[in-house]
Amino acid sequence: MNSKPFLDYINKFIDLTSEEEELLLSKIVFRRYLKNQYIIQQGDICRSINFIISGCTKTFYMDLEGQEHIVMFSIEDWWTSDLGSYITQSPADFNVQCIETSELIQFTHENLEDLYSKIPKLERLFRKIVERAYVASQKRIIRNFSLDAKQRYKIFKTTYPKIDQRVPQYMIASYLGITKEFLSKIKSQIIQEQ
Amino acid sequence: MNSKPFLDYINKFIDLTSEEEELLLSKIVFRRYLKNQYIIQQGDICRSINFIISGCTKTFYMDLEGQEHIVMFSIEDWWTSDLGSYITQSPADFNVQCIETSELIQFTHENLEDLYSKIPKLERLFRKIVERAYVASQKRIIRNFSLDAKQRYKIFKTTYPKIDQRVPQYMIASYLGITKEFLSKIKSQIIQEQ
DNA sequence: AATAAAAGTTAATCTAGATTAACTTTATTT
DNA sequence: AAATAAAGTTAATCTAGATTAACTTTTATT
Repeated sequence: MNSKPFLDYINKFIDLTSEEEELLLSKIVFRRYLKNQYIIQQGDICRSINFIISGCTKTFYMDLEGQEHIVMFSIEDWWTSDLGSYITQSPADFNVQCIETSELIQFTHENLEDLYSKIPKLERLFRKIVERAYVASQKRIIRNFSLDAKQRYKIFKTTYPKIDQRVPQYMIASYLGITKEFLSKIKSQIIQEQ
Repeated sequence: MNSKPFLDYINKFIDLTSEEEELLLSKIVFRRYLKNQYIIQQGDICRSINFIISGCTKTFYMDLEGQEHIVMFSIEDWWTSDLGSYITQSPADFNVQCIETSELIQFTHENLEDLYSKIPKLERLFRKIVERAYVASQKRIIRNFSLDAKQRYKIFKTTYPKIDQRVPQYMIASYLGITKEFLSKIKSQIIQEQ
């Protein structure tokens, strides 16, 4: 598998020497998951964080009534994991499942801790990545409270046009916190508005 | 003002030499804000991240109808800022206002960038802090979708008993994404359940 | 190509929580 | 201590979005 997309991504945040790049690549594992396969299951301990080379995943919580609540979608050049489980090595709250067959780069907890000590710049990399993810998460909370479902869907479509096209509608409804029936209604309203 | 609570907090994450501690303290500013005073205003560029020595703040978004949506409360031993504005030095989406008179330690963007280069361990500190905040934020999104308002309030009360006691009820309603009238109803239902 | 399963649509009915409004209690200010 | 403002309560009515159910379209399987 090809590590170029990953190195290109890293280079947007930090500069690595070629020795550092080599060390980094020696500590990762490439792995391919098939469509519908689980990368992480609720209750298991999340052993790795995963950078997506190709494919698409959903991270979701299955509630006591068996309902799926999608926290995020991840595609090329983004990460997927249950970060809470990963950092504390405790049981995962979330499932991560492939929506498409996906190629990943995996960092085990041990390997990443080791890398942090050998390449302190990686602390900076992950600090910056998580900062951005946190900011996006806070903004999403506010949007969920201050906007109605139609406005949220419109923002979703313009912010993540690729995901909107690749992912089944009932999953987008789950991500937006509404039912598939209501999203269907919203979509027909939006069409009539034009 | 007393820097001990701050150093104690830092030491939970990383070990600093006494020279590093000294350098760190040389780059911070102590500041006192009165009750109701704004630390950050929506639209301004957020110049500092703030560690709370004493007091309580709310971070909120004011929507187009003039409604306040509270993203978070912060008390002693926690941080407050508009992180999105801070990291990109672009206009803030949120306001941060004191609910009580508050004593803060402030890191300006310049000073913190300087500290990161001189004490790389601080990258680790802030990576870990933001990781935790991000995990909590993701879990909150899921709770907002999978639980009703009464369950959310019960979790809030047990997770943040100190905040529940210190903060006016209408602000807690805003944090939970419901009206003050509905929170009032929930509270009387909870009393009758016992 | 036929069949079954998965995904999406439409419409009727229902409900958690919003809105409005009148009221009571608690803090502040003078 | 009185006056005023801020915070909290209660109840009636309303609405965004849920639920249920029957249906259509698309995709996968034999």
